[in-house]
Parts: sequence; structure tokens; C-alpha cells
Amino acid sequence: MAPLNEEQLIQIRDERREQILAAALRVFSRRGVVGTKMSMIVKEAGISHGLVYHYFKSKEELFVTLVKGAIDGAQEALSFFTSLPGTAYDKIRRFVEEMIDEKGAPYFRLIYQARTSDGVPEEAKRLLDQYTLDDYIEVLKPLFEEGQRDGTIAPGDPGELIAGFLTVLTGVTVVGSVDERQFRIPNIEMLMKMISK
Amino acid sequence: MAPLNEEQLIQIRDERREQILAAALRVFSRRGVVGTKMSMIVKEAGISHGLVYHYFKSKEELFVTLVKGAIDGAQEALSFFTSLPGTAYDKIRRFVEEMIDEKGAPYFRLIYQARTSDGVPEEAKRLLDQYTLDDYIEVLKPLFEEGQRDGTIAPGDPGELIAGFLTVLTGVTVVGSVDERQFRIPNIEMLMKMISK
Amino acid sequence: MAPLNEEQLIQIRDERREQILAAALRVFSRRGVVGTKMSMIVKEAGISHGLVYHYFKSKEELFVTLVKGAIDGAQEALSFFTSLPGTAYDKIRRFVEEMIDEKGAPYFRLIYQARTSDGVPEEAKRLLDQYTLDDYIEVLKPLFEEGQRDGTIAPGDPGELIAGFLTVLTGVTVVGSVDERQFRIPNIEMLMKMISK
Amino acid sequence: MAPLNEEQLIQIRDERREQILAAALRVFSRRGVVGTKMSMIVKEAGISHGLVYHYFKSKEELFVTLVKGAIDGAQEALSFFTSLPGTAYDKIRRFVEEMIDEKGAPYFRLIYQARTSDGVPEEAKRLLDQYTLDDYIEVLKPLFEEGQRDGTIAPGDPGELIAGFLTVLTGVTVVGSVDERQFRIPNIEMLMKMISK
DNA sequence: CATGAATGAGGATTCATTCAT
DNA sequence: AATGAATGAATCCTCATTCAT
Repeated sequence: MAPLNEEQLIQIRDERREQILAAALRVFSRRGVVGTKMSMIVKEAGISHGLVYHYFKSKEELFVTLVKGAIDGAQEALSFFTSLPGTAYDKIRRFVEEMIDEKGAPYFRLIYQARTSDGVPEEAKRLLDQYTLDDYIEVLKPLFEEGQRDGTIAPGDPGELIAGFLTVLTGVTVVGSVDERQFRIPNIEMLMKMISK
Repeated sequence: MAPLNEEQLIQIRDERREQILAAALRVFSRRGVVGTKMSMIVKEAGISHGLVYHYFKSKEELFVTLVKGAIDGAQEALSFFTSLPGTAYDKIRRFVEEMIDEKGAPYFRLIYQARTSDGVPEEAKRLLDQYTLDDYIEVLKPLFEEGQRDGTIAPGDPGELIAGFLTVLTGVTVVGSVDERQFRIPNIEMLMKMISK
Repeated sequence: MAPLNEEQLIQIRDERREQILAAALRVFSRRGVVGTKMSMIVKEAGISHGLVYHYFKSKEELFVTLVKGAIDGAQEALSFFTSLPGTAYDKIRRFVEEMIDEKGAPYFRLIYQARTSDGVPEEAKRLLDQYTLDDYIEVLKPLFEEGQRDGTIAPGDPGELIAGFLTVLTGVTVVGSVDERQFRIPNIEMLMKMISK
Repeated sequence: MAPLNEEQLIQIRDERREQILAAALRVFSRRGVVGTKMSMIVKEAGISHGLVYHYFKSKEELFVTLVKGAIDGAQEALSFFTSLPGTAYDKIRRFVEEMIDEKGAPYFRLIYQARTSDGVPEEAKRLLDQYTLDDYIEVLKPLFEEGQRDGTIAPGDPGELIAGFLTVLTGVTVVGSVDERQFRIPNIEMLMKMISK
């Protein structure tokens, strides 16, 4: 019956917070903002209704928090893969791999949801508007240009190439979340062919 | 003095029905089932609330009707393009063109929505389960095999190729519906490269 | 194409009116005011929605018209049966017979509905309040007293006797309208025993 | 600080449930299914709109629950009165007493409503069809036959007698719910005369 | 006189959020 | 910190009534 000390409380708080965010990401990324009910998140997280509101002011804030994280994650992922050793082609390949795998996909799906859904709070929209496609293009351009120079990436305007490629990858990530019988994410080689020489 | 004759009534009914369906397709395909409020459809169609229910029993029935139409449309499109004159590659190319253009896209988006959304009525799900990816593969396989024989289509299991390709096309269609600044549908050549020799 | 003359128009009007009233009586008497939809009356009468409103201002007016008729009919029936030749007992018996048969029952059911239902217009209520149980008692009292004198009717306060008896008859009429398997209207002898010596 | 313990929660839930059911019984039994607005039940129970749906899925389920209870109650009442000590006549008399008093009447009115109204869910209808008049007759028959043997109950087919009698009792219960000035439930002696020798 | 398409106010239901414990 | 009962605004849907023809 001894009260928890402050450190323990903070730890509990952080764990709970993460637990809720993780549950919310899973649900939001599949169902979008309006399609997600608080009861789904609550069930997925295995906690009570009221508790979510101890950690987040509203469904809106919960969503915005996730979007922020997704944007940061995407930025980080980009930086990470561009900084890897190896050829440009290999770096891009590994980035693609990450983007469509189980762990990375939810974030890209979330960003898509944020751009599409209607119940999306203004703040989330503002955040996303700061990071448009062009920003991603800017970061990837050196990589693609390097690939064009060494003859592994198809010629042409690299901006166009990247924009189309990212759109395809996001699209595949989004529709790939539904059942196998309906959609099947192509293997990486097939995807890479789109931008290969 | 006399009421409208039967022919006129049928015409009015057909027009209204189409008007409502067209409005509903525009809204559903972008926002999904739960994200779509009847008031949106009503506004888009420029009619009163009650009138929708004169023609469709419920939001659900409206959605199911559209899904049926989308499935039929997709089937027809497939048959149409396979029956066209020209090389296998050309036929596929024209099919892709159709799929990602302004007119075709809403239907594919709708099918995606139907598979994803949660408020989707059982009937729509059953309809969709009848037309799985495999059916489309079956229809397209001869075309792809022909292309592989004449050296225009990439080698490998044609089933895999088609499944991945359709998933990409659907994905692009789905995410391509949002604003230009965020996603940009790649040009056809880029998409075709995925399946080209 | 010759226009109908005035007489024919009047006849059509009267026939239509009666047709609508008859249909409305059948529906109202079974389902009450709120339970009756205009579409039911329209279907039962085999006419169009709009036509009802040529003859009656509203569902309300239609119901009030029927209630008026039912009250008048009940009054008339009472007068008619009291004026018949024969013993008091026989007159009462024939009145009961009439009340529970196919033709008479709807009117009594309607009066019950009018007193019970909630959507009943004020005017109908006022009409009914003018003809309370006491009025019926007043009319029947001489008959019952005569029966008590000649030893065919049970002794006791005739007012009480009549009130209870009419309540039973109305009740039987009301519940008797539902399916045979659930309720079975007793034969007249059984009912008469309630008030017999 | 600590949330309510399970026992307290169960108690609150049971109380609320009963409170809602009691309020709903009062309203439904008078007004039928379509005539009852959720707002009436809500007001009668003194709770908010949403809370009803915390305990019952729909107006329909609420009604079905009550019908189930009414059927069970009627069955129990029958068993109870047949098992009482005393003469057959006395048992029947007490059953009648119970049936038409303030407490019992709403249930019989509810059963009538369930058989009559139109918005009645299929499940309620099925429940009622399982308990037809014949079942009640079966249970009461021994009692009536005993009464016929000891000379207190009128001769004749006991099935007919019971069917007619129950119909009268239900009818009286139903119409007796409206205001005194219009209908007056007869005293028990008068009702018993119908089946007395 | 007659039709049925069209309207919109009102009622059923859902779900984000609050609050007593 | 944690619970889940309770609230009410927003949404879907029904149906009496109107109106162009």
C-alpha cells in the first residue's frame, strides 16, 4: 500500500502513453480518423475509456501526436538511409524495403489517412502541409542523381521520378493493409524496376 | 390536369437515380462509408434529404449498389480491353490508362473503400469476395502470357506479376485522389516499366 | 373526352370519399392513430397519396371524421335497439350481437383507439368527451331496469352493470381483432350471463 | 481514488436496468411500440438519451425484453395460483383479481400491444407464438374441470370457457387503462358470473 | 379529379467526452 | 492513476404533407 515514488509514476505514465499511442496507430492507420472509434482504441490498448483522456485531451490530439511522430519518423528514415554506406541504388532499395514492411507501413498509411480523411484536425493538416512531397524530393534527389550518373537509375527528371515512385510506394502500403486475397504487395525487384535503367 | 404519363415518370426516376448514384460515388470514393454523411451526398446531388430514401432504402443500399456497379464495370473494362485489336502490350497499356484516368479511378477507389471501411454492409463484402484478385488474374493471364511470348512483358510467374501490378494500380488510384502537392500519379511509361521486359 | 357533368362529379366525389373513409376505418381501428401511416390507408384504398389530400385536409381530419361517424353510429344503434319490439333482454342481446360482429366492431375499436392513442387530435377528444359512458348508461338504463323488473337481468345498480358490461364488450371487440390463435371472442350466451339473473 | 468495485458496479447496473425496464413498461403498455418515443421512456426514467443504449441495444430489444418478462410472469402467475390451497373457484377468483389489478394489468396490456402493434420485432412475435391461448388453456383446464365437478363452474367445453374468459379479462385490462369516465372495469363478481354455474 | 416525386420536421441511434468514485 | 456509467450533440432515417404536371 506504499505509494509509488515519483520515478515509478513517471515510468508508468510513459508506458501507458506509448501503449495508447501504439494501439491508436494500429487502428487509425487502417481505418482513418472518422472510421476509428475511441472504443476501438480503448479495446486495442486494453484499458478503460476514461484513461485515454488522462493522457490525451481528445481523439484529435491523439491523432495529431501520431502524425507528428510519423513525419519525424519519415524524415529520420530518409536521413538514415541516405547516410548509409553503399551505392545509391542499394540505399534506395533498403529505403523501399523499410517502407513497405510491417513496421514502417503504418506510418505511411497514417500520413495518407491524415491527408485524405475528413475529420482530420487543422493542426495535423498544417503539420503535413509543411512537409510536402517536394521536401521528400529534395532529400532524395541527390541519391537519385547519383544513381542516374552511375547508370543504375532511369534517366529523366529526378523530381518526377521520385514523386511518382513515392506515390506508388504509399499507394501499395495503403492498399496492402487489406486482406491478401484482394491485394498483393509486389516484391521489391518489381517495384525497383519502375525507377531502374 | 392529367398526371405525368408512365414514360415521363420512368425517365424522371432514372435520371434522379443516376444523379444520386453519381453524387454518392464521388463522396463515397473519397471518404469511405463512415466518413460519408448523407448530408454530403444530398448536397452534392442538390436534392432533399428525404428523396434519397425514395430511391434507396438506406445509405447501405446506396453503397452496395455502387459496389455492384463497380465490380460489373471492372469486369466489363477487362473484357473490353482484352478484346481490342493490337498487341498484348498495347491492350494492357490502354487498360492502365483507363484505370488511372478521371473516369475510372473512382470505381477502384470505391472497391478499396469497400474492402477497408468498417461500416461496410455484409452484402457488399460478399460481392467483393466473389471477385477476388484471382479472378482478375485469370482474365489477364492470357494477355500477359502473350506479351511474355512476344518479348514485351517481363518473364516470371504471370500471376505474381498481375497481382502486384493491379495492387500498384489500385494503390496509385487511391492515394492519387488527394491533392497534387502530396501525391503525384506517375506517368504510364513509368508504371509499365514494372511489367516490361 | 366530354367533361363530366356536375352530378357525375359529385357522385365520383362521394364514392371516393366513402372509399377512403372505409379504408381508413379498417386501418385506424386496428392500428390506432400513430400506428397508421398514410401509406397504409392509401394502399388499402388503392389510390394515390395526393388524392387523400383532395378529400381530407390531413390524417387528423380523416380520423376525426371517422370518430364523428362512429359516435353517431353508436348513438343510432342504441336508439335502434331500444326501439325494437320484444323483451328488454332480447333487445340487449341483439345489441350485443351487433356490437361484436364484423360490421359493428370496427367502430367500437375506433372509439377505443380514439380514447387511448396519443396522436389523437384535440377535436376528436372533445367529441368523445361529450359522449361519455354516462350518456350510454342513460340510454340503456330504462332497458336494464325493465329487465330487472321482469327478472331477466341481474339486480343491483343498473349504472354499474351497464358500465362494466360496455367495458367488457369494448374490450372483447378490441382484443378480438387480433388473430384467432391468441384471443377468442366468447359466445353471446357467455357474455349475457354477466348481466343475467 | 480507486474505481468502484465490481459489486457496486453490478448493483448500479442492475438498478438502472430495472429502472429503465419499469419506465419502458409503463409507456409501452399504454402506447404500443410505434406510439412510444424513446424520449418518453427517457423522461419517465429520468435519465439521458444515451444511457438507454448503454443497457439495451435498441427500442426493439427493450420491448422484447419486456415481452419475455411478461410471458414468464404470466406463466408463473398461473402456476402460482393453481398451486394455491382452496377450492378451484377460489383459485380462479384470485387469479382474476391479480390479472386486473394495478400491478398485473400492464403485463397483459403489453402482450396485447405486442400482438397488435406493427413495429413489433420478429423475435417478440416468435416468443408470443410459442405461448398461444392453447397453452394457457392447458394449464387452467384441470382447475376448471374441478370446478365443474364440484358444481361451481358452468358446464360445457372447458376449453371454450377458458378461451372466452381470458379474452374478456385481457380486453378489460386493455381498455380499462384509459380514463374512468370512459370505461369502468366490472367488479370481480360480475366477471366471475360469466363462468359460474 | 388524379398522380407520385419531392420536401423537411421529428424520432432513433451512435459515439466522443465527462465525472463520481 | 484508473474505471466505466452517464451525457448530449450529431447523424441516419421515416413519414405527413405539398406541388408540378
